[in-house]
Amino acid sequence: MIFTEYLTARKNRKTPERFAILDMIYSIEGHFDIDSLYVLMEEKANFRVSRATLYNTIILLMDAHLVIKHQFGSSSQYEKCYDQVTHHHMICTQCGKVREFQDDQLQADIEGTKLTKFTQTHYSLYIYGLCSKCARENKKILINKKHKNEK
Amino acid sequence: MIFTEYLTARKNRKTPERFAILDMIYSIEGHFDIDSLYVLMEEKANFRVSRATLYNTIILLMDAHLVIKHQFGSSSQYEKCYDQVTHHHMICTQCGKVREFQDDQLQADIEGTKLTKFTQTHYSLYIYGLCSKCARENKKILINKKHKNEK
DNA sequence: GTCAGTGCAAACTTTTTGCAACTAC
DNA sequence: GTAGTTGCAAAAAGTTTGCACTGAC
Repeated sequence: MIFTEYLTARKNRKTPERFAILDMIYSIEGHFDIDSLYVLMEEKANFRVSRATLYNTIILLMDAHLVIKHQFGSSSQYEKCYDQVTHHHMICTQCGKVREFQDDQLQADIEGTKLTKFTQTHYSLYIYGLCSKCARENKKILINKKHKNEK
Repeated sequence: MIFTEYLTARKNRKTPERFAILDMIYSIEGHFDIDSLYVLMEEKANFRVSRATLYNTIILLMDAHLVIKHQFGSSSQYEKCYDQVTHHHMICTQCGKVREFQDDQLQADIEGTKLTKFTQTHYSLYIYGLCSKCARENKKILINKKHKNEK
């Protein structure tokens, strides 16, 4: 297992906490933040760890390329990334909802970009805009305003 | 001026603070965070504003598409974006340094992506990896370790 | 047995909020 | 005059840190 090898190589200890956290993370689909991971660990895995340990472990997992970090919204969001299909993110600037999508061509374009003096390991693409729901609501508000002004 | 029109359209007030902040931001090349903006406002523009006002105004400016927000590192980074050339970001995962680059083809590829139920307004591309300096240092450390082990 | 790793609480940083005072309209 | 804005200070939210204790090796 990659994490075991990683810990051995770095002469880090293989604590039960670390493996329990890794297991929990890999059972989660999609994004999560430290707080929801903390709650999940306790409720689903029945394993109490401190938040400090979660932060520590997450850093190791990012280093081992097993987890990636996103920073939309106020708190950092994390996501498993080993053996996952690369995806891109659409973020609604109004309601904050994040949707993922795949696009092999786009992925190839980005990964194929030649960079000087830089070795690419991974990337994040965030596309901002309005989801259909918010776009619809904006239109409604606009119409209401117009009516008001016309009175 | 766009900001004036924007404020008028939203029936917001045209306060001196707002214009002083906008001017300051447009005199800054590259990224800045709220704290350095706060210091700059006082030192360069000789204009005291509270942090709360900076946060409030930045939100307006983002809404007006005059400023965009990035979230690498611990504090949010902002950047003017009107009439600017779109660029992408290379972020070194070791030293945290951010470098910008341009790539018209890549930009066209991303902006041309067809999205369902989503209206794209702008995007951010962050490419993570190692800058040449950190890559060189890593190699050195590796060689040193090898020497030690061979002793 | 040793020292990396953990839990806890306190500290710290960044951002948000409530409220009184101010001012653009 | 009256809301929308501002400044201030307090609070909230997220993350880091110091220290004593624990347990992997």
